[in-house]
Amino acid sequence: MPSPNLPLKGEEPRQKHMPKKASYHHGNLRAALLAAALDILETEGLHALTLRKVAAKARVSHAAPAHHFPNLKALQTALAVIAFERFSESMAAARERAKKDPATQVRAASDGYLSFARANPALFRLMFQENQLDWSDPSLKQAGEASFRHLVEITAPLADQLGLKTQQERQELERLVWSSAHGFAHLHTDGKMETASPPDLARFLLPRKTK
Amino acid sequence: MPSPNLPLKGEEPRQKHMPKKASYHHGNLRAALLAAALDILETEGLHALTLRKVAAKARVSHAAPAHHFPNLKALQTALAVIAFERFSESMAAARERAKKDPATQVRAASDGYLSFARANPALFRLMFQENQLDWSDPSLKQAGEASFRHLVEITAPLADQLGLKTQQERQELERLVWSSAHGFAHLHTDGKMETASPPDLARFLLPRKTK
DNA sequence: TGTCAATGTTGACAGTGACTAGATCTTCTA
DNA sequence: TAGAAGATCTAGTCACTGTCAACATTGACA
Repeated sequence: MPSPNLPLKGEEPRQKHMPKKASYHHGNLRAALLAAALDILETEGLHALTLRKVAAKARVSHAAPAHHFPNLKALQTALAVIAFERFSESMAAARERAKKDPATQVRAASDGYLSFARANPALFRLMFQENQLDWSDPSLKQAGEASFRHLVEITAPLADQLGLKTQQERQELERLVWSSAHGFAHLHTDGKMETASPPDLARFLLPRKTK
Repeated sequence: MPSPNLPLKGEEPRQKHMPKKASYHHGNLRAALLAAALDILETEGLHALTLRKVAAKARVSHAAPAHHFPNLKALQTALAVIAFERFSESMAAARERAKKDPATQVRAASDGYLSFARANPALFRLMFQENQLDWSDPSLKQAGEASFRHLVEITAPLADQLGLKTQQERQELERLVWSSAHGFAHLHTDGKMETASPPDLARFLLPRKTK
C-alpha cells in the first residue's frame, strides 16, 4: 500500500499558485497535462514524451490522461495545434516587423518559420511527425492551414513582381518558397547547416539590382 | 518448455535458399537482421521497427541482435548507412540519365532526391530522425557526406552560370538547392503537396529564355 | 585435445500505451 | 434538497518494448 504522499519519480515540487488540488479532482487537468507535455518536450525532447511521464508531472495517476486524451496520438495532436498556433504567431510577428515589399516579406516569413523551429525544435519535429497526428481533427486542420496561409500570402506579391501569370507558375513558386523554408529549418534542427544562415531565396529570384 | 518449432508471431516462412540454419549459429545474422529490418520499414513503417520484431523475422531469439547491434540506435545507424548509399545511387542514376547542362543536372539531382524519398519513405524518415542515429559512426558520416557531395557538385556549374563569384554566395546557393529539395521531399512524404510536382528551382533562377 | 572468444538462448526487469473496474466528486433534476 | 447520473480520477492488469545478466553452443586456434 504505497502512500500517495510519497514523492514519485519525476514529480514536480508543489506550486502554490496552481489550481487548488488537495481534492480528488484536479480542476483543469487537460491544461495541466498540455503544460506538462510542453515542458517535457522543451527540456527532454520529443522522444521523452510519454503519457505516464506527463501524468506524473501533473501529479495524477497514469490512467488519468485517458479521460482527456484517449491515446497518445490525441495528446500529440493537441500539442500540434498549440504548435501551429505559435508557428503562425512567429511568422506573423516577423512579417509585422519587416518592410512590406515582396522580397522582404518572403524573407521575414522564412525567418519566422526558422526561428520557431530553432526555439522549439521538439515541437517542430512533432508537427511534421508522420502518422503521429490525427489530421482528421478539425482544430489541427484549421491551425495547420492558417500557418501555411502565411506562405501563400507572401508569395503572391513576389509572383506579381516576377511577372508570373498562370496559376500553375504561381503555385509552383508557393511550393518553392515553402519547400526551401521548411527544408532549411528541418535540416537545421537536424544538426546539418548548424552555423549557416538561411539562404535568401527572394534575392536569388529577383534581378540583381535588389541589393 | 516451448518448442522452438512452433511458429512465432510475425515469423517468416522458411526460405529454402537461405544460408542453412539448422545449426545453433545463424551464419550471417547481421545481414539477415538488416534485411528483416528493411522489410519491416517497407511494409509497416518506421514506427513499427522494433528489435524484437526484427529478431523474430530473422528467426532468432529476442536478445540475439545485441551481439551485432548493441542497441536499437546502432541498428538504425546501420540502416541509415544503407539508406544513404541508396540515396546517393538514386541521385547518381538520375544525373546519369539527364543532360549535362547545369540546370538539368540540378533538376535531375533533385528528382533523384525526391524519388528516393517517395520509394523509401520510412528509410527517408530514418535518415533524418533527430537523435536516433549515431553520427560519430565513421561509416554513417562517410555515407552521409557522399550523398551531399552530389548537391555540391551540381551546384557549382549553376553558380558559374549565375555569375556567383564569392564563396559565400556559392555556398548560399548550395544551401538553397539542398533546402528546397529536402523540404519538398519531406513535406511530400508527410502527405503535404501529395499530388504536386516538385518546384523547379533552376528554372526560376535562370533567365527566362531557358524554356 | 583443451581453451576461449564469438554467437546464440533464456529469463528477468523496468518502462510503455491501453484497457477495465471501481472510487469520488459535480451537476442537474425532481 | 435529495438523489441519480455522469464526469473525472485511482488502482490493477496486460502485452509489448529495450536492455541486461547468466548460461549454452560452436568453431578456431594453440
